[in-house]
Amino acid sequence: MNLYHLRYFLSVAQTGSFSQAAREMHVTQPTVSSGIAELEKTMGVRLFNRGGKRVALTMEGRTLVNYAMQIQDLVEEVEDHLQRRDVLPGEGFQFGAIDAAVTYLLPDILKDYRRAYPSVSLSAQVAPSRYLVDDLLMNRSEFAVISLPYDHPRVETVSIYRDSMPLVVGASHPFAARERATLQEVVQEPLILFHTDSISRKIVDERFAEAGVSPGVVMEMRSPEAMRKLVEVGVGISFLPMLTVQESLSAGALKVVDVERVAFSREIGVAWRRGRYFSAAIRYLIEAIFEAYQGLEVWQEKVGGTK
Amino acid sequence: MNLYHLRYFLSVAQTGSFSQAAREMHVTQPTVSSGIAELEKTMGVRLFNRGGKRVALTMEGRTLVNYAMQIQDLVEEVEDHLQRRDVLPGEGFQFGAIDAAVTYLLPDILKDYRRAYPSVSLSAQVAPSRYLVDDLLMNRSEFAVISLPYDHPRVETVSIYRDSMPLVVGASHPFAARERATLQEVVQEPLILFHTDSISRKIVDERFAEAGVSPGVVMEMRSPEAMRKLVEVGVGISFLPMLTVQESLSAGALKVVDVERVAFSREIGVAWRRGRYFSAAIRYLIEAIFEAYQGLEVWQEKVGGTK
DNA sequence: TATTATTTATAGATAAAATCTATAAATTGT
DNA sequence: ACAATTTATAGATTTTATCTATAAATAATA
Repeated sequence: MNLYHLRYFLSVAQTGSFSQAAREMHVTQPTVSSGIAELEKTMGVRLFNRGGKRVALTMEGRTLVNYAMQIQDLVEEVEDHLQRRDVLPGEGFQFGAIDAAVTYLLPDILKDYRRAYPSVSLSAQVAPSRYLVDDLLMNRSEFAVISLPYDHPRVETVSIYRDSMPLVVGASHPFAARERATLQEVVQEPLILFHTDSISRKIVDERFAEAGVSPGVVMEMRSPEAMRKLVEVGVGISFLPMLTVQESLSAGALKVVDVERVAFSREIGVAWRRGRYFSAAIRYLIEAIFEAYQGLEVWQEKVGGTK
Repeated sequence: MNLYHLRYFLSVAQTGSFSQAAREMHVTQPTVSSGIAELEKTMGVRLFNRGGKRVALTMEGRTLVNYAMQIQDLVEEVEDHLQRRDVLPGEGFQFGAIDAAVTYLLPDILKDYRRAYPSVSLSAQVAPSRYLVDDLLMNRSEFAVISLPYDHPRVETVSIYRDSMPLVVGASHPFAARERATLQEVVQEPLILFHTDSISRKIVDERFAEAGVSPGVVMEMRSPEAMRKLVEVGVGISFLPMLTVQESLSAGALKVVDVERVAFSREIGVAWRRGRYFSAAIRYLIEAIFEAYQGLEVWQEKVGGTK
C-alpha cells in the first residue's frame, strides 16, 4: 500500500466513480482502476461494489475511508509543518556555553529568544570549552559558545567578543595602590590560574613563555567565579576575564593592575561542527548572538546565505 | 513522499545509522541514503545531521518522528483491521425486506445477529419488492428479502420460504361455515387484493386469467396487515399470505376456505445484485437466513464457496 | 428493442522510480 | 598514519506506476 493508493481510493469514494476520480487526480481511468484493484488485493477485501452508474463502498471500504482520511490529514499536516518550519510544543535543542557566556553574554538574548520561540525548550550545557567541543563532535549539542582560539579540523568558529583578562588583585593587596606592575613582580606573587586544560590558561602560559618567566602558581581551578572570590579574600592574584570581575571592580572588592607591555585577552566565539545543518529555530538564536555582539557577516559567509 | 520513505526514516532515527537501518529494512545502504535524501528534498529541511559515528536527528527530524510514528500506526491498524474483517463500532449496512419478512421471518434471526455482531448497526428498509429491487440496483441496499419470482437480468434470487395464500374470510362470512368454494363463487364476492404492482397480486391475477375468470375487486392495497383487518370486519374477502393471517386464524377472527383445484402461494426469497461482493458481516446475516429456512446450498453454489 | 453513450476492466507499451552494484569520500578508532 | 566503517554518488537493472488502445458491461435514449 502506498499513499497514492489512498488518494485514489478517497477520491473514488467521494465521487462514486472511477472515471471522475481519475479526472480529479489528473491521471487516466485505468490508472485508478488498477490502483484500487491493487489496494483491494493487498487488503484482501473488496472496497467498492461496481456495476451501477456509481460505485458504492463496501463495509470494508467505509472502514478504510476513516483510516485513509486520518492518514491523509497527518501527511498534510506534517508537510505543512515542516515547510513552514513551525516548532512543535515541547521540541527543543541543546547547546553548550562556557560559564562566562551564560552568565554575562547570553541572558538578554535568551530572554528575547523565549519571546520569539516560546514553545522551544532550550537546554544549555555549561562546561569548559573542550568538553563542549566533544558534545559538538558527537552531535549532542547544536552549537556552543566557547573560548577561542580552538583549532580542530571539524569545528568552525567565529569570534563574537574580545574579553580582556587583566591582572586583578584584592582591594587590600599591595599592588592595589599602584597603577602598574611588571611581569617580574607578578611572578613573585602567589598566582591563581585556570586549570591547564583551559584555553584562557593556555593564553596566559604563552605570554609568560614569550617573556621568559615562569609563574609561581599556587592554585589551579576551572571556575572563574571561585577564582574571583579567592582573589577578593587575598589568597592570591589572578588574570581573570573582565566579564567575570566587572561587578567586583565597581563594588571595590577588586582592583585592576596594568602589567607593563603585556596585554592578556581571550576571545569568546560560537563554534559548531563543520557542515552542520541548522534548523530555523536554532539559526535564529545563533544569529541573535552574532547580532548582539559581532561576527554576523563572517558567520553568513561561512554557512551560506540561506542554506 | 511515500510510506517506504517513512519506514526508512524511522529506522534510521531509531538506529542512528543509515547502514544499520538498511540491514533492518533488508535493502542496501544507498537505497536508504537516497530515500532519506529524497524525503529531505521534498520536505525542504534536513532531517539528520551526518558526520559522526551515528547520525543525529535535527529538530525537524524530531518533529517528523512524531508524525511518522502516528502514520505508521494507523497504516498497521487498518491493515490488521481489514484483514481480520473486524467491524468498526458504528459501521453498519442497509438491507431491504418486505413487510411479511421483517414481521414474521426475520425477528429471531436479527436477534441472534445482534449477539454475533453487536457493534454493527442494521438498517432495514421495508417496502414492496419492486422498490427494494431498485435499491439493490442502485447499490443502496446490500441485499433484500422480497417476494418471488422476480425476473431481472442483474438480480439473482434464492427462495427461502414458500408461503401459501389461502382464501380468507371473516368469521361471520357465509363461506366461513363451508369447507371449500369454487373460483366462480369467489369472483362474485367483494375482493380485497394487493395493489397491481405487487408480486402477490400478479400471482393471483395469473391464476384468475388461467381459469378464465375476472375478479370483482373492491379494494386494492399495499399493506397486508390493513387487508387482514378489513377482511376481519367483513368488508370483503381476500387471498392473503398465511404468515400474515396465522394469528387471526387461531384467534378465530378469520377462516380459511379451500378453493377447488386452485392453490395460491407465493415464495419469499433473498435477492441481490448479480456479481455483488459481500462483506463478512453481511454474508453472516444472509447465511443465517438461509440456514433458518432453506436455500443455503443454492446460495453457496451461486455465490461461491468462500469468495 | 436496438442504439448510443458511458462505465469499469484488461493487455501491452512506455515512462518513472526504486533498488542494486561498484566505488568514492569522509570519519573514527587503533 | 592505517585499517575499518561510515555516508554519498554514478550508472545499470529491475520493478512499478502510468498511459494508450480496446473490450466488456451497463445505463440511457430513440
